Amino acid sequence: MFNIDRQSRIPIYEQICKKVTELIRKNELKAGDKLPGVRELAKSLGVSQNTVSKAFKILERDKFTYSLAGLGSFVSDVSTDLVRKSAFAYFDKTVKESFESGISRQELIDRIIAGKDN
Amino acid sequence: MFNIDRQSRIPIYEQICKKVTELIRKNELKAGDKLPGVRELAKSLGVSQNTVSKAFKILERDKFTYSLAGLGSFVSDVSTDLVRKSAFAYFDKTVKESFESGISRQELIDRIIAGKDN
Amino acid sequence: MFNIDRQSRIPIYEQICKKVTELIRKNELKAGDKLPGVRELAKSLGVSQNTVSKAFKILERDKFTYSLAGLGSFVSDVSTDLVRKSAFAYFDKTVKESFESGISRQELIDRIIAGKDN
Amino acid sequence: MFNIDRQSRIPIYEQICKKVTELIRKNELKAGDKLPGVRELAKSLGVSQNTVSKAFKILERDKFTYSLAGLGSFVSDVSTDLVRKSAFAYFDKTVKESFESGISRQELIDRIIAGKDN
DNA sequence: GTGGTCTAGACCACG
DNA sequence: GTGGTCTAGACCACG
Repeated sequence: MFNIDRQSRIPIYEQICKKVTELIRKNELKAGDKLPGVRELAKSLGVSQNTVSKAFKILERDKFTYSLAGLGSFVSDVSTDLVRKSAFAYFDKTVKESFESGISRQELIDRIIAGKDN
Repeated sequence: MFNIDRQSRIPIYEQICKKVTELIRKNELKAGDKLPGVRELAKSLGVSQNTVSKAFKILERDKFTYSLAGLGSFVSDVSTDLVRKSAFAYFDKTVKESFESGISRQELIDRIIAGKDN
Repeated sequence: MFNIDRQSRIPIYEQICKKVTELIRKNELKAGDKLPGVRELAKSLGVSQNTVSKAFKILERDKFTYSLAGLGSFVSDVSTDLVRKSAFAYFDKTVKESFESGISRQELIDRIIAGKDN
Repeated sequence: MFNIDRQSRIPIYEQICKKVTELIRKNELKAGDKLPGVRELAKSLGVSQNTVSKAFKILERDKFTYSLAGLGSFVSDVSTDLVRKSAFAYFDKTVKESFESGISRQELIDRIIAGKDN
């Protein structure tokens, strides 16, 4: 499904959360889709079930997924919306911090437009 | 000089780094200005000298400051530049992630302009 | 695993770094080998955990080792190479300083050959 | 006479010692030559007299200089010899460490010869 | 089990 | 005065 970086300073459970929301962003996981089982994913990633379980609980807590007893975790209807919302929130925060660094509104806009070439 | 949040999950030494770069951003600390001594700042923040010392070493390693033996730490000439550069790099990264979340260039620009009212 | 000299003016954490790279040089530690845990080594050397921790962070920063969350520090694949490279760099620097002291190329070569008997 | 690097982690007094022996190596200071006075050098370097004084005491202790009461410090007759001897000792030590890093005698010799082009 | 952070104190070298 | 090193303990997150 995806890989994790064991040498990273970012906790594995956090990497798993990020990867799942990334798949939702990229529409590779859609509302109603079933996530792999905890055992299965743990095995394929080579990590402990506890670690995957922790990631899944966070995803559920944050409403990206919901779980059905005995059936597993599923992508929620609001997940795509949540991804957009949190992306916007994160963007707003970064913009605000850029202002604090003395960067102007216009410079940021120029930066976005200039980025077209990348 | 500033406060730290003892409840935060962000390490104290990191908060100190952030606060110092913030003061540089806000031009409250200028190139050549002397930072408070390790002991002095530790006392005023109510933290251990080691913690302040760790923060100061990081600031020096990252070229925001330089130290003169027996005299203390001083804000470097390139500090303001560094602050801008790292802010731009951070902004670019956020923009890229926004694209990955399916947000368009135009939406981001609108967001920046809309933010005028904040 | 090894000993440290408490009388030395060389900081303990630096002695630990040196000893580890020495073991890598002597092939007693090979790529992929696990270093002892921080607590374990600290205990066996009779020093604080912090001191060992500091040494391990430097070794990791300098790419001699890498760490896996929850598992410990391991000798990196490039470690042997790094040891050689830094040894060569150090040698070159010494040669250059010898020239500055008015010693000739030939004298240095003679010195190396003469050293055979040591 | 020379400069010191205040931002260096090497103590100022040590830098002064090194600079003086460097001048002896380069024959810019010869046996019998008078070193500048402590006050004078301290002023020209912008450091404390104590610091210069400490350096001069070490140079005298190590026989690079001798002092005449009321007249100042002078380069000793054996200074050039000492410089050579300590350079050789330092070189031998580096060679030995290179061997410990698994570098062969021939590689070192090749290195010296190759260095001709630098 | 692993390492990361932190404290409160100490001692030291440098200037 | 300055920072650098170190201890002996603690608590925490991660796995």
